[in-house]
Amino acid sequence: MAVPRVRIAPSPTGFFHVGTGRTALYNWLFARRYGGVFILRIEDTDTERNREEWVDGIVDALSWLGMEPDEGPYRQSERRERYRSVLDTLWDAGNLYACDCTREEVVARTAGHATPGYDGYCRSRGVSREGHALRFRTPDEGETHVHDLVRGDVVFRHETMEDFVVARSNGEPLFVLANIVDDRDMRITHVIRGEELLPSAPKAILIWEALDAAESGAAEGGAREGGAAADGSSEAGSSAAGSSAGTGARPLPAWAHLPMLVNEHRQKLSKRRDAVAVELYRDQGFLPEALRNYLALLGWSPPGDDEKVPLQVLIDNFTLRDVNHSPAFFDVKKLAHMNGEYIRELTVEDFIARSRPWVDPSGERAAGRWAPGSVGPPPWPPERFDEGVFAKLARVVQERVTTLGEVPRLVDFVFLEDPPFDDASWQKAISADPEAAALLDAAIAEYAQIEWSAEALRAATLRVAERSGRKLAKAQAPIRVAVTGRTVGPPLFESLEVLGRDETLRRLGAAAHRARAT
RNA sequence: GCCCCCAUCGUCUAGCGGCCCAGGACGCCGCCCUUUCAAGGCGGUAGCACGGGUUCGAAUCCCGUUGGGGGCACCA
Repeated sequence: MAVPRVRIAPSPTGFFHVGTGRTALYNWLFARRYGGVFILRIEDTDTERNREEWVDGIVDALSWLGMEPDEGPYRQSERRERYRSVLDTLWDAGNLYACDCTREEVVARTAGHATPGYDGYCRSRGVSREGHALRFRTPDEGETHVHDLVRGDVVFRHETMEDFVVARSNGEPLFVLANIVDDRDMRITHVIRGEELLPSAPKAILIWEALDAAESGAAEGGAREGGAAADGSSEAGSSAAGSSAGTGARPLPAWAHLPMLVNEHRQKLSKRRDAVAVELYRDQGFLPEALRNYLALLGWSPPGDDEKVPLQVLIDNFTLRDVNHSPAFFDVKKLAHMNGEYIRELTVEDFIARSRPWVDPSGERAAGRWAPGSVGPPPWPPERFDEGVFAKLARVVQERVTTLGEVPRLVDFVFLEDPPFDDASWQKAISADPEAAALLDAAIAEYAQIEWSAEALRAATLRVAERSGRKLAKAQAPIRVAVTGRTVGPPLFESLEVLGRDETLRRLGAAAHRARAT
């Protein structure tokens, strides 16, 4: 059996889209499952929209998600000669013709037509090739079958297919052409991509077959249904015997069009209105293993009821035939829940290490670039951060966060000079409580003479509570706000222990003073 | 408008003719635990779009309807 070769072919026009991440993951899982090769190809033929920094972004995002390419990145921009020569071949074989129609002209001419698209006006006008767009002459009748591993056979009638453009007037190849030429040259066996590309598959097949005919010199009239690989019981089996080296007919790749990822309105995820950047999730503190796990389950599921699935289990069970057909909503809430599970599963040491970008302002990452919309670096000055102090709080913080980006807010009170007072909290626990100041005084008196430990603090606070006729929970509220600024946060006594007696007393005193003053 | 895809709880899904008066997970609600908040435990809420067939039997197969979505660029 030939080695499966799959590829992910993003174009560097922005942040790394979670949909691309899911597509990459399925390609990668497929490659790992069947001992195949995972290739990264940068589709940068559109020089106007492509930027080099986005190429780095693609490589980084893939690496962050744990999917290093086995080959690549290859770049289409480096293969211009090749596309030129393929265009020559197709032109010489009569598959192409030049067209000088403007968009307006075509629209005006086809106004009342039943079938839209280009009307073939230039087919026999003999327009010269130089300086003009090149169209592929599609057959007038018959049909092209796309054998799809996830959807089965999809049939396109040739009469509904227009003569599509394969090269711009400046000679640059267009997506359909460059994409399929690369798949052919790189011996791609399985094209696994988004469903939105399904309509372009028959065009790709037509070009592929034209190339088969042109390069072998004689067009055999054999079976012309694409994707023989699709009919075997083994989805990773190679289609033809595999020994079609050199030029001439080559086995078509098998196709697999994945369901799209949609937003809450069931529309394709859009870069403009939806949070789709993998970089954003990374910067908000989602763990790559959690995002990967979540993405894997969006459109496919392994046997059993477990949803938190080890990578190896994902690999061992992945099959394209089990991929769903319908679009999936990218649900951040569910992702967050899963991320929380992954965070809690970390050892404290790992949790501390991985929280570093969000808590250490002197760290490389914290000082660097963050994706727009992400939480960014911590709010305290570098000199006030102390990893030893953070480590003491790590255990209780770890089980309270769903993303690493939430960590700073739980520990900021220790690293900030004064508590980050929250108006609503102050109002609720202190302003609205007439006994708050007295209770804070009582706490100061008790705390001043005990041994400084969470256990002793708890006992002391219990004494304060009993004397004021309150339950512990009710008594700790003013203290918590006075010291941490908020009504919610990590367990109080552990927090106070870490803060230290002097600072705790100082904050308690300041709050009591302020409570009486207002 | 034309072409194509899709259709199980609000969401992600299991189900590939009888094991299903439909299972799991997220969310939501309640209870327990509890120094706040979480986490954890227990319980609950909610679904096979509709109509025809096929079959002894349909969530599962076929047709249609309706409803969603995608594609129709000298973007990818």
